[in-house]
Amino acid sequence: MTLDSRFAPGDVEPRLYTGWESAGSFACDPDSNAPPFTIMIPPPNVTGSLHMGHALTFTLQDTLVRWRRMQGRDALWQPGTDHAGIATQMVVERLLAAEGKDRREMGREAFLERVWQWKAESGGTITTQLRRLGASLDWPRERFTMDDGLSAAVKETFVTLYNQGLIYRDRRLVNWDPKLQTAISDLEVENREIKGSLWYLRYPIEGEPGQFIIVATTRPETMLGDTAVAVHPDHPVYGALIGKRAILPLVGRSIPIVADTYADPEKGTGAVKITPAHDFNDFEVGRRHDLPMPSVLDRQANITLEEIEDVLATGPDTAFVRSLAGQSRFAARSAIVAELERLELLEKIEPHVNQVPHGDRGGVPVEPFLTTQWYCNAGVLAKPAIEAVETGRTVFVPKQWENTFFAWMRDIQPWCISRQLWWGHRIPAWYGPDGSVFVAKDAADAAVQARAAYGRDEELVQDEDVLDTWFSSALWPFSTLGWPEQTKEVERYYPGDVLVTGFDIIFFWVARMMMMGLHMMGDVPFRTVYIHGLVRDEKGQKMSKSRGNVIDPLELIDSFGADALRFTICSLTGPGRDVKLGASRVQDYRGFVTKLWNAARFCEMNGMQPDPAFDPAGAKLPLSRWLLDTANTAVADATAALEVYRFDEYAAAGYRFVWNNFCDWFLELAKPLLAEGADPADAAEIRAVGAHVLGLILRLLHPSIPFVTEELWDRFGYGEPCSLIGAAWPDAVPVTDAAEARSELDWVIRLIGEVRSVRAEMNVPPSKPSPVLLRDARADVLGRVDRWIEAIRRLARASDVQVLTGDVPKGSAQAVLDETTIVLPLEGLIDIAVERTRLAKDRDKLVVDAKKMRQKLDNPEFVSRAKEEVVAENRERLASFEAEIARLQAALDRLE
RNA sequence: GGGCGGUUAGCUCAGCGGUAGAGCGUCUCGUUUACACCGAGAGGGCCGGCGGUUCGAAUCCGUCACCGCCCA
Repeated sequence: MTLDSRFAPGDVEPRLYTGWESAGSFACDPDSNAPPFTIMIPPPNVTGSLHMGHALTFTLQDTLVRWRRMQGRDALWQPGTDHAGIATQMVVERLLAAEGKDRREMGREAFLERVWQWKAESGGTITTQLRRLGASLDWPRERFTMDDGLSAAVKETFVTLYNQGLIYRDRRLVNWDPKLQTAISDLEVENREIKGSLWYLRYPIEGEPGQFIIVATTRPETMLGDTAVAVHPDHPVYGALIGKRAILPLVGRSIPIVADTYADPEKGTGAVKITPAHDFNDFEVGRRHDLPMPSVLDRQANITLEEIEDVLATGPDTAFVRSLAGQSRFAARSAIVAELERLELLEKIEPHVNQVPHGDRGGVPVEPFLTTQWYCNAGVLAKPAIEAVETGRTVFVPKQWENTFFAWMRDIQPWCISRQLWWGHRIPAWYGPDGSVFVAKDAADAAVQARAAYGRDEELVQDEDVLDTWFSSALWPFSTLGWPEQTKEVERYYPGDVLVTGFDIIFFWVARMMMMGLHMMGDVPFRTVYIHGLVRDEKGQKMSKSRGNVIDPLELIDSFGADALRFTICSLTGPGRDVKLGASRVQDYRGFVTKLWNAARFCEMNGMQPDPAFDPAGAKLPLSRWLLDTANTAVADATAALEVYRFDEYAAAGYRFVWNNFCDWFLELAKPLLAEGADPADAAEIRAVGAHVLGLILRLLHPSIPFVTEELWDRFGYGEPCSLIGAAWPDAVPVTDAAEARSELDWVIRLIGEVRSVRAEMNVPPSKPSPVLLRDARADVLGRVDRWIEAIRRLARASDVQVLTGDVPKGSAQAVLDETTIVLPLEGLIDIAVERTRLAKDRDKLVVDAKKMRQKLDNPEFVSRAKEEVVAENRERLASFEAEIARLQAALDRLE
């Protein structure tokens, strides 16, 4: 063997990953008797490449999967990608544009062929990158949201929900993205604060020359489509105008002045213009008052006059209005404001900050647009999902996210599921010549339905639109398992155990999977939803291309190794916190990987080799038993942390055990026992225990740092190559007299610590060893001194350790350890004044503590009301403080 | 406007009724059977402000301030 002096992740990672993958180590086994453990990957967009958010979520998932797999669960981590309708279509359209082509010229079929071709060439980027991270996904089961099986699931669901009346067509306002020219759902709209203006417009009162009603608006360009003015019924001034009519400027339409509580008397003038076709609130007002709803913007949000032609035809002077036709909404706004000002119909302009809805993909302001779209009745589907979370059938971790989930679900709006795109699941609906709709899984089914309806064959045309990408994502937890076929996998792996994802897609995805899972499968899709934070840069800023602070996880992997990145992520992932991450943090945690590597090298150099015959329960040496006992604690801590998704505590438990217990003390204290001339039986036991615990460490840490642990496992021969991934998660081992071993090692560690501390404070150079004398030592301490003499010499720079029988030599430094006073005769090396100050400082600190303690115990309220054990504990502590003060004082007195 | 989260050592964060902690950084010292991506030691905190509950509050309650998200 002989390990290299440095761990070389770049060489090791690809080799081990290939080894695992080709051995089928990531595969679940539907025929096994082991209890299943299922995690569904949040399918990344097929257009995606690995970013830090992926690195975070997939590291956590892989850690959980590897851990459960080692615990003997039949783990399924289901991979796949999402067809990402808009994103993918945009990518391919951009490619086409570079070739001077346009999808509309190509036609639907040719375009889709091109997208599939793109997918075949470039769609695998992210899955390749996930391998670099070490993600142990069950690759042969990889799915794509538009593959045949998943498409069948989509059709099945659509048809079922349609037949149940839960999917329907409706003509109402939708959020329209004029750039992408498609409807989008409420969730795809983000409000941005825009500094704009509030324009006050004068609308003349019909039949009362010189009288006006003044309306305030943020969108003057839509006034062409106004069909009323609304005022609050109790409005002090305008209330009197209710029932009268106003003349819409420029257009000349006569519009009613209606009473509606929507008009807020506190806002603007208390009168608002009503444009039912271009504002969600106005649409409702329009419905209440039965107003006409002419659209004056087209699909590209340019002015169109088609629907107000009837009014314009009779109008007096419409040249200006006609000049607006085809202009953009922004140009029209300026023109209309200028014209109104010219006509002295502009009262005033106030600066105004308003929330302008933008499409999250297209990035331009969306327009409310009156069209017919397909909707899903989310209100009905939400109820069982809400109940499932209320009753704990699905639990969110951290729990506070349940509130977010409830808030959205209890006020859920109809979900617009149709999109005017080409790339996606085409809506399985066909129209007859008279517009009748036939919803079916395929054209043949639709034809059968049509024949029954018409009594003859009629030509049917399929709906041009596709479904919202999230519709297929909502089915992911069961569609990937083969549903609607009743497969073994559906039977065995649904519902999943845990969904791991970010809070940003609770509404988009988690809520919808809950709704669809409960409705179509009759059960929740997962028992637990673990919500993690966002990855931010080192300063806590969100990573974005525009800020230029994006960190590429692949570069971090290249520089520091996948293990370092993964361990950093685990360490920084506390509950409900964002993860602030920069290269320097990863570099820091690489130190841990290196430390582990070097500890293993030391083990190797000292002949620690795995021995399957070794039984740790038979270990005799206190050092062995202490290490095994401490390892038990580490395993218990790590396991408990993973059970509750405390990745930070899991990482910390491993870090502490490896660095602070195994390296700092076990290996150091083992050195004398392994040295030449030491007892061969003792040395043999230490080697065996060391090898045993190193193997335990590798198993304990494998879920978060799989590569370095597997490499060491293989090199030491703990098992066959690439077998650590399948090794058993460590259990506690019985340790004889653990408490006694703990007490002894605790004493040795504190003794060495005290001596080191005194020497450092007294500036004694390490090159000058000193005798260590023990005064007032108990009998059992003498045995310890005997057993640990070599270690103390080595680690405390002691020339010798002896019991002090006579007086304390002149010029000694002293320290107190339990009932023992440690004496370091350092005449000439230390300054007595400094030593006096040091001892006095230690004493005074204890005096302050003891005083606080005494005050507490002197308080009758405390003694009578506090828990008995707390009182007892305080009494003991006070006693030990007082004893130590006395010893420090005695030490001080001896200095005189 | 409503809701959620945060405010603890220079930085990043644990702790969430009973002696204020870790990692990193800082300072001092140091190459000794692995590791300078190392070892030893030290310093560093009115636990955001103000009230309250309690024998006891970083921890529970109220309130305010600031920061960050989400929804209107």
